[in-house]
Amino acid sequence: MDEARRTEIALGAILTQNTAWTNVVRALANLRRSGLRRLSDIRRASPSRLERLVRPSGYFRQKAKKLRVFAEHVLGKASKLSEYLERPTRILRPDLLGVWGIGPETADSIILYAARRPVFVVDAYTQRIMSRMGYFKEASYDDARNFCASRLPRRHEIYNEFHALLVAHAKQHCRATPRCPGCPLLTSCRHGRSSRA
DNA sequence: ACCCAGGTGGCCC
DNA sequence: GGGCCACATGGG
Repeated sequence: MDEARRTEIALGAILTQNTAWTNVVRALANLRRSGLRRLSDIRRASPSRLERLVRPSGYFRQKAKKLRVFAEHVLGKASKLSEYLERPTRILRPDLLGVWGIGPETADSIILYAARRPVFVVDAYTQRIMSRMGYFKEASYDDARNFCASRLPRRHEIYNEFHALLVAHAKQHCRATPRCPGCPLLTSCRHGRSSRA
């Protein structure tokens, strides 16, 4: 995987925080069109320019800052992203978690998708599906992560596909049965809550 | 006119 | 350690 692709994946992981992917695509396209393809470009761009380019992905002031902080952090430790990602996962993960704007899901997404290491990514869909299907209830991020990781072959391709299947299943179910009262997976499902008329 | 989207940091107790 | 809130655009 080339440097540009890795960079786009890492930036996308940050930009997609609590945001629909279609909006992230616009922001990435803006960055690409404007020639900001490497972390060194991100680091050099003015804050207002960065904000304008990532605006379609929402939380644009926060995210512009997150991209800059990330770029500065990585380039402070390596000459380029690929080199930074070569470090062992046990070093890489805590290091990423220490960066402002990068939480557990974003860190794990970067490690799984950009570095291609077997680190299981837990997201809102994973938590919702697994807990509603009774595998665990309200587990912490790390508990849910360990639960899944310990039951799958330790390979990044497997983690990647499993995660994709969870997301696809959740979305498919939402489209297929909107507002189904007994739906165990549905986002808009409000078990035990009073529904507004 | 709502509700939602593959989170995170800050603050509070 | 958990609960609540701000952050913001685009689509249904």
